[in-house]
Formats: sequence, C-alpha cells, structure tokens
Amino acid sequence: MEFKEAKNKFVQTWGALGSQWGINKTMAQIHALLMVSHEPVSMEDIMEELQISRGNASMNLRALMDWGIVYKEYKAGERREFFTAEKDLDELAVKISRERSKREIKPALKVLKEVSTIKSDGTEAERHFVDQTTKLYDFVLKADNVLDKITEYKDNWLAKLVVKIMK
Amino acid sequence: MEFKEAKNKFVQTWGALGSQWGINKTMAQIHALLMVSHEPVSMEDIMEELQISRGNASMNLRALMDWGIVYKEYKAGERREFFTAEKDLDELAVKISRERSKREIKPALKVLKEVSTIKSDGTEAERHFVDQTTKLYDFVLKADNVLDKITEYKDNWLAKLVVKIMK
DNA sequence: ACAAACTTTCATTTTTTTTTGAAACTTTAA
DNA sequence: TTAAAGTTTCAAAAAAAAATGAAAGTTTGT
Repeated sequence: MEFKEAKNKFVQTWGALGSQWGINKTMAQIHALLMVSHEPVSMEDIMEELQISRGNASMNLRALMDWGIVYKEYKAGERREFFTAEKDLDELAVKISRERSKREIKPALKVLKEVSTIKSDGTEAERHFVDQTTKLYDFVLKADNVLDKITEYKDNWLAKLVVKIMK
Repeated sequence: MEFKEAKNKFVQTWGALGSQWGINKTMAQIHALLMVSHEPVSMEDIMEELQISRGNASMNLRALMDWGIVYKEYKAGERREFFTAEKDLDELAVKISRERSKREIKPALKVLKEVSTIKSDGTEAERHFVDQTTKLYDFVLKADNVLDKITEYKDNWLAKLVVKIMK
C-alpha cells in the first residue's frame, strides 16, 4: 500500500469510528489527519486534504480545541495559524474520558438520581421502577468513578491497568 | 415528581444518552422503557407509550434482540409477543461491550494493522505515520483486551474491578 | 384450507444533523 | 488608518439518518 493511500484509509476509518461513537465524521477525520502529521497543519491544508469548506474546518477545529485534544500553533514569521493534535495516546484517552464524563455521564447521573428518588406509592410497577433506576444510578456512578481513578494514574495508565487486573 | 413523569424523564434521558453514543434514539428509548417495566410489554404498548409507528417499533426491537439485550416472551394463551429487557446491569454492560468490540473495534484494528505495516521509504512524514499508527494499534488492542478480561469475571465484574484498582 | 391476528419489510417521507459559503469580524504590517 | 490576510459565524442548503405506513408475510385456531 502507498503512503498516501494508507493515510487516506486511516482518516476514513477514524472518521467512521467517530460516527459510530457519536462524534461527527469531519471532526474525527480532522483529528485523524493531525494525529498522523509530523508537523503542524494549516487550515488551508486541512480543507484541501479533506475536501471540506472553510466554515466546516473552522467549526470542527474549534470543537477539537474545546475537547482539549487539538492545539493551535504559531510559526515564527507566519501569519496563519497551524494545528497539531495531542499525540500521546494515554493523554488523549484521559481527555476524551473526562470530557464525555462531564458532558454526558454527569448530567445523566443527575437525572437518574432525581427519578430514582420519587416517593413510591407501593404499586409493583413503581417499586420496580425505583429499584431499577437506583441500581442504574449506583452502577453508572461506580463506573464513572472507576474511569476517573484509572485515568488518574495519568502516565501509562493503560499499561498499569493491565498489570493490576492480570495478577 | 409523579411516577409517570419520572418514567418519561428517564426514557427521554436514556434516549438522548443513546444518541450521544451512536445508538439511535428510539432504540435507546425502547430499551429504557423495557428496563423499568416490571412485566413484559407488547409492541402495541411500546408504540402507544413512545408514540412511534409499528415499523419503527418492529425494527428497533429486532436490533435490540440482535444485540442480545432484549428478549421475546410468549404468554400462555396470548397470541401476541411480549418483550423484556436484560435487567442485570453487569450482564447488560458485558453484552454491549462485546457487541461494540465485535462490530466496531475489531474491524478498526484490522485497518490499523494494515496501514501501520506499509513499507516506509524513510521520509520523516512516513516514519511518523508508521510510528503513530503502530502505537495506536497497540493501544487499541490493549484496551480491547482489558475490556474483554474485565467482563470475563461476568458476575459482579464492576464491583470486583473496584476492589482490584483500589488496593 | 381459510381467515383472523399479528409481525416484518422497505420505498417514501420526515426529521435531524452536518456542511456550505458569504458576510462580518479580527489581526497585522506598512 | 488602511488594506490585506486571515478567521469566525450563522442562515440556508445538502446530506444522512430515522420514521412512517401500507403491502407482504407469518402464525395459529377452527
């Protein structure tokens, strides 16, 4: 396989994977492109390589920076801005976990707590509802905490986790 | 909060969470509804409660059964089919993990392996590409294996994991 | 073997999400 | 202070995903 072909395949695959996990395709593709680029890339080049509009590039770069996984860089003597991706995978996974926890899990937990604490009048339906949502709340909270704990190791957390669970 | 209100809120929230993670809203809502129902529910009732069409209900119930997290039930003396959700959360998480690994992670790994093994001609760009995709392959493979290992405990795996990583 | 009761399929429509592109805005250098 | 070089915003358009509903299919009781 040619380098260019391989790069394109990687970008497409990463984009598809993003879609399946609720991240928009272009955002994932830009991220993929920056991940495998050995030097900072301009917006111009991103537009060109992915065949997307300026607006689309701008918005998704902003989103990636909000996630904390893409950085702006300034080159000496250059007017335009360049972009790089977080390339350390442990760090990348930590940042994605933290963001998704903050944006999606925590708000869901809040609702779970609310609905699991209604006063049940004691019909079987209500008792089951309270019981099940309480269990769900406990489960999600525990999972969220575990994720937090794991990624706290920061440096090489995945390798450390492997060691922990194998023994 | 009223029971009915709480139930509705839960279903809506679970549906929104599903969307954010790449699962279609209705599919997540049906799952939510079945999770908190103390007895099997007919397609008729699902349509009524979620205000969706027969076709939609049918297709998403099929999808949920393909995932192995919703079951068909037959009631004695009843022509129609009823549906229940897997209510054990450890089991639910295991099934979702396995399916997503099989459908999404494994195929992505295959591509990562392909693109990371091109013969680099030694330009800096190519060396970086091979290096980065190799690291990504190793990382994703390791993460996938960890998930597999964790969920192998099956019974109460989350609680067991908590114990493991805390000490 | 028939028809009633029920479920599935899939072409079409609707809704939602993403993308575009042009105008507004910002920054820098002369 | 101006204009050139660049970036951001957002209303409108396009694309993608999901939902509808009617026809086809299946099952069961008589």
